[in-house]
Amino acid sequence: MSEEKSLNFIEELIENDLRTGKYETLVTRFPPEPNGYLHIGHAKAICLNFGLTQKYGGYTNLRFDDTNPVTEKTEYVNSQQEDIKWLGFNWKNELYASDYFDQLYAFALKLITKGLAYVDHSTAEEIAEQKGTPTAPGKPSAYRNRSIAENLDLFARMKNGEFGDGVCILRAKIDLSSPNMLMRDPIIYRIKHANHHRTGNAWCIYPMYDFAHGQSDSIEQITHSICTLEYVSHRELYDWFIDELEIFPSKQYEFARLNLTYTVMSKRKLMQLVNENLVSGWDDPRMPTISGLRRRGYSPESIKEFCERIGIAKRENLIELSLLEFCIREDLNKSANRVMAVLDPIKLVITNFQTGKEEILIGENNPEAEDKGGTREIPFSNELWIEREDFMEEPAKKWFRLAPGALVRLKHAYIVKCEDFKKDANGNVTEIHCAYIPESKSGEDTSGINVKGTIHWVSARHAKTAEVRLYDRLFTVESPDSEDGDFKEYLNPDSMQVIKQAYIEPCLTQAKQGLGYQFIRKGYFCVDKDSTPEQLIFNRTVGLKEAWKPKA
RNA sequence: UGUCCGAUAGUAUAAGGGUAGUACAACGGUUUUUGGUACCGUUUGUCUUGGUUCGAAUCCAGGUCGGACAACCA
Repeated sequence: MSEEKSLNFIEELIENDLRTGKYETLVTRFPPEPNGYLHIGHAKAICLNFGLTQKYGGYTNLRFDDTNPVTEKTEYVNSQQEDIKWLGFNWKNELYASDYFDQLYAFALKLITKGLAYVDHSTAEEIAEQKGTPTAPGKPSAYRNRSIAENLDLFARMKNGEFGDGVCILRAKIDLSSPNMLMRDPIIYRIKHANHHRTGNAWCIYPMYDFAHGQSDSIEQITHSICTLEYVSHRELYDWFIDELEIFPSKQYEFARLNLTYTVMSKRKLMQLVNENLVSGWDDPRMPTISGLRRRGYSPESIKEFCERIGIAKRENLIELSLLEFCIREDLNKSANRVMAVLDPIKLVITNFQTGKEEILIGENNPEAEDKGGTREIPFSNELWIEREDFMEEPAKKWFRLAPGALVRLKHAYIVKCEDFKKDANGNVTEIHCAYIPESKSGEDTSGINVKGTIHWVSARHAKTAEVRLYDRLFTVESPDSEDGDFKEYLNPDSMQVIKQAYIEPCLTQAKQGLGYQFIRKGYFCVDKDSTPEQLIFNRTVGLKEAWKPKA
């Protein structure tokens, strides 16, 4: 009996193609347009394309689909490469659609020569008008029957810069009554006198997506060109160009793009958040970008695991954020060292522990690790910071923490009993007084006392401080895309909470960027990229799963 | 109201004519020096109507619902 994981529909296709000998080597590609930062949806496509060739052999190219000079920048090329590498994938060839501009131009000439393309001087409005509607056929342009010679001449003059932007375009001559609007003489070249991030001013005509993508696939002998569902209707055109150009028959397959709850995924919307300063940048830890997730503390493994778990299918989907959070918790639970930090401090005084005395306690770093992650020294004294929420003057039902007369264990230290507390004029608790039980020392407890609750703490005298940033979902609704009105109306005003001065264990001043830490009982945190030794900054990656909530 | 794609628990994803399974979520329990982790358990599902068949989530037909497509964007 086989325990093999079942195949998704693309894997089935590929296994079949390989088995029947249709292809000997699998070749895929990841083809981003360098006009923004990559997000978790791209990660799904990256994992798919690279994962397939890792599994079945062959290779994957990275190809930048840079056919629109006005939106593309080298900054984006660089960030996209960095993100793919960070995820742990290596491309075989680094390619650019702009590498093929000469070849693509020759393809266009071939089409013209076959009488299958013409230069159209209609305006954009006229072309839209003539296009018809899904239920009514289109009408031919006045320029549709220009001679091959005239088209050749005009197209050469387009290339030579004799016309301004928008004066004319090159269209494929296909079928004006096709039920597929894309087949109604699609535009394949337009004039743009603009500087291209790689070809500079060498060209003033640029191919449209449909006249670049399939041909680029074909040039690279991509066997399986995998894209998202919105390109389904492009497939007919994709195949038409390959047929007419008589070039390598790459095949296009489509899968459903990723949607995640409580965020947006389109580059256009993410760019809006950046441009309108609603987030701090593409790598804001609240963004669903790969760089944002990285800064938030997500590991490449957790993202790949997530992509593995969501699967590949053709049905529209909206994945719950909780699955992504599960993936990073699962990873960090095994790898993150445990430390103590107090985010909302209140003073706890141990009345029977000598003032000025210091005791060094030993704590294991990670109970989940094979070797327990080693140990560290934790200073203890008579004045500690503990979490304000760990004390209740009038304890709720099933309250395991501190309350007048209650006993609780201080993690890695002693059991204490609350004997008294002080309040200010406003009735806020300002100080808690406890007695500690010397025989209850962690690891050598002979007190015989059992307590339900264990709380974290930091010695006030030894504590260091840090800024801590707590993040929550970026939007208040599951699917901002499908709500009425502007998606920005649904931004969560409390998506970031900054704690200017939290108290942390001394060892945390040595915290390394790129490593995850668990602040015991508070969640997983990482060092922010803006952190300095003078001003430490931690980001909360994700909270711990919370199983208990006090009942009102 | 055209063409195409899709529809299985709350969310995803399997079952390829023969026991509807898995994960996350939710809920309950055991363990625990993190109300974490681990472990155990529970709840919840084949869009609809017909047909073919001994037998249908699966094949066929009609319907319903959702999505994509009419940029000189990709």
